[in-house]
Amino acid sequence: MRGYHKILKVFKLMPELPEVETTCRGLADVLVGRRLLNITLRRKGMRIPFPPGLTSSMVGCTVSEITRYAKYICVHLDNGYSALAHLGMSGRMVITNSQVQPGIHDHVVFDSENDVRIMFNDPRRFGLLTITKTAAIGNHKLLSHLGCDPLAYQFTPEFLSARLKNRKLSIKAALLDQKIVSGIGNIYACESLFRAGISPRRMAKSIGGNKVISLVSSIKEVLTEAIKAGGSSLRNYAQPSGELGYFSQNWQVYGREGLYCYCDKNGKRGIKVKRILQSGRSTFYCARCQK
DNA sequence: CACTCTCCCTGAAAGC
DNA sequence: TGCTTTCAGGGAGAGT
Repeated sequence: MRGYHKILKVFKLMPELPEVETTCRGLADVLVGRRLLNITLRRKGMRIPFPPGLTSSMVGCTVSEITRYAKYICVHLDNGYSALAHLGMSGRMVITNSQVQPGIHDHVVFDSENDVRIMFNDPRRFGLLTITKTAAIGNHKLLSHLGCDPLAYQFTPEFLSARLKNRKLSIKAALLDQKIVSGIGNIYACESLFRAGISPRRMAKSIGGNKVISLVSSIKEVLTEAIKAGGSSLRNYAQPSGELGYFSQNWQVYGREGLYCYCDKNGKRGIKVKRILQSGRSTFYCARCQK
């Protein structure tokens, strides 16, 4: 049971790919077509320093589009620049209005037309904000090495199979490797492997044939379902409270260490979810369901 | 090159 | 009760 309650708290904080996608859509709703009137940096930086010219490159510009690149939020402007934001572990984009004053963890405040105020809130400051030329966005240091987005059509069993070939690391570690596939976090790696019935301990190179087909569909399904669940709470975005409305989800294994797996109804067979450490990260799995 | 470990940070919960 | 310690996570970069 140790660690279980802790992790339940982490759920509410941790932005993974679906939360980033949901955040992008929420921001797009209020920012696209709007001019940025003022940006206040309330500290020198977060995980990395804010670059010189960050605010001057954005103020006065109109937001043309907001897209997601793996777990990065890309705010494209009409002057050929794009802001890149990463939410890290505890970041949120709080949508509110100019009546609301920033608090201690609101590191950047963006004010746009129609009295919209976005506050980049991040207690742990693992997030970041920087800016780059839109035309060269894929060449940016932070993005250039990233592998395929798991929701892109290019992410196929053939693609993943090729990337896993000859690799001796665990399949769990492989799913978290940004150079292989970019955007699957710890929760969705665990949940996808559970759904695919694959043990997280298996070597990456041993996942082939039907297993890799099942894994790719499981990843896409789990992420898509989570985005859908998040979409239903989108209307919460613009509420004065600024709450993002992180969706709650019935995780099958993540955070369920020591609890009966759902394959063991009523706990009659005593099959419990296990937690192990892989590359310094918690992995949750069911030894009966996942081979 | 392939892979693992360390570090950054804070707040919640455990430990005393 | 209250102070101190532990620990989680994403991802860059160091270390093996």
